[in-house]
Amino acid sequence: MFLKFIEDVKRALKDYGDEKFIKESEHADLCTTIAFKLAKEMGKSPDEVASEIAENIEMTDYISSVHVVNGYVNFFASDEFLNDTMEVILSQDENYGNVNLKGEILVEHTSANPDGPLHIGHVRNAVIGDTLARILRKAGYDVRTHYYVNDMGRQAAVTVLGYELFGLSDKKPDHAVADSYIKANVELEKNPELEKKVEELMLKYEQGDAEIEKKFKFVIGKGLEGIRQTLKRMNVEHDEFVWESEFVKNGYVEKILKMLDEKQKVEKDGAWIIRLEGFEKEVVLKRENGTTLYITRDLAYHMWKNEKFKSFVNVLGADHKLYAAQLSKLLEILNLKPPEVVIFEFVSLPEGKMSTRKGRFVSADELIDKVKEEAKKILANREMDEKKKDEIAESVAIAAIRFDFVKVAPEKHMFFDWNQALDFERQTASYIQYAHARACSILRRAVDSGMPEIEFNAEMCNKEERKLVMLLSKFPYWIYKASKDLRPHYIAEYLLSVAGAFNDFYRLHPVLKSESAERMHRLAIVDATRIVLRNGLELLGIKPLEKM
RNA sequence: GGGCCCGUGGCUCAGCCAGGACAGAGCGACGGCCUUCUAAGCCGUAGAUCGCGGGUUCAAAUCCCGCCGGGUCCGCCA
Repeated sequence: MFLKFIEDVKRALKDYGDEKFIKESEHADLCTTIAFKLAKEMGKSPDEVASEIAENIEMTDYISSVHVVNGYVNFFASDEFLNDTMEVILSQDENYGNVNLKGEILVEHTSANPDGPLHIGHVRNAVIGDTLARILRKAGYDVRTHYYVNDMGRQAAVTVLGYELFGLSDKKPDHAVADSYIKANVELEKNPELEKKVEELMLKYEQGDAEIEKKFKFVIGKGLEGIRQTLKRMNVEHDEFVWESEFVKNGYVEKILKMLDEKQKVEKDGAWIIRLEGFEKEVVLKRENGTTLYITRDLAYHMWKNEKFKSFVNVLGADHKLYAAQLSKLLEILNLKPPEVVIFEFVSLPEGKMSTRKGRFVSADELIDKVKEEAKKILANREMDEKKKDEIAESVAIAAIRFDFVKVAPEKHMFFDWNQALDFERQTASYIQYAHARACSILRRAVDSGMPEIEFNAEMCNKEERKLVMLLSKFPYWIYKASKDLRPHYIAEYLLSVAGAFNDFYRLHPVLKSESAERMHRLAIVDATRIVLRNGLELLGIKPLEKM
């Protein structure tokens, strides 16, 4: 709805309606700073210019008034806008937020090597990717999500070697795989002869040796099985798990090599090497022993993506930046569309960078379990059966973790700290969940008291109510922005502000105790807030609890 | 060494892309609020040379240049 208000303001400003200068403001519902820009060339003061612009404004239904202050032209939304906003929210209900963007998008995210459990760095990837997918879907896109399974290459071979040497314990499968993988790496350092064994595994797998293939599928499958359990627990959904070996089997890798060979100078003395303009580092497509590299298979995967999708997004860690640039460059050479890349910075531990290989990481499972335990402490003396408590604690824990990761801009480096992760005083997700539960509680009581009727009336709005409804009108606007910029943390910030505004309203204006018309009016606001918070939390993959 | 990212109260962050009205939150600190719709909440107080130095501009946390600090990449790894 807010997008419509922006349109109205643009129309009202006519020639001065340049979107670049129209901004949100604490002093008005919208303002334009265009007078500052024009003042100089017109040889007048910003205030004079702003006044002239204001005088020539063509009022529209959604604008109630226009004021000039210090060179700003301030716009205020009309009661009609508020009424329409509320009507849209209440009637669209679970669909509120859709901004009718069209098209198909593939989001590839997480894609962690199945050589061990997801650690908190992967969690950041999964949370950003999954939230992004949800936001894009909400915006109207037809979204598919992929997890690209690295079952080839050296890491995978070492994983299989670990299994051959040490077997798998009966731990959760991804943790069992990690144990053997870590041991195999230690073994490799001690005994470089084993390197030959790794190479042999890689070679045989790529050549399609049936016996070896069974082993790869089994071990990688085990790792993936554990990872999928964790993802499910975190509400992270993937439509497909695409195994990279598929692209060797279906001939796409062969095709990509041929195409590159035709388009580009490929050095083939031994390994296949391409030198790319603008890149210091060359790209190796094939090893001397004939096996392909990750980038070769990934190029094939992206050729496949090009065939199936109009646009695709990859969520990648910052360490993949150079890699992603080279991949895109190669795709461009082949006249294929490169992916849009969302880069997120590292999550590091006090003791440094995480490494599955070295066994230095905090696993997602451990994090969830510990946060859940903390949440249970808060619930300890509530009157509630144990099963319900467990359910709420699980949900609150997932919410806290997802929110903690999603609220930070992706380019920000994060330092993981147990004290912070377990401190519920600073868990802003539960703050939002709590506001939602409160709204639900009021509505529940309204129904119980036999007076559930709701009817919004903009004329009755006090300051806090008006502010809240204006904020609610911005939900689709933020979904639009987050979709365009591929920045999911906008939604986290937005929901925080809605919860805050709702708390202000809650404190000052009793709902159930007020008289008929006012009661119905406020109940409508509570219901609309509930809808926005619920839809918003679902975007973040957080379960909107009705009681907590 | 070169490329990219980050640097905002004691701590964690938003704001930076499209420069404008007093730099916003949360945690922590201090002082308050549960016979009133869920206190996982709310109110108040203290706390900021927006890393440093230049520049552009009527106006810079925001744009440009240089520097400093942190991270990361520069594998026939993924």
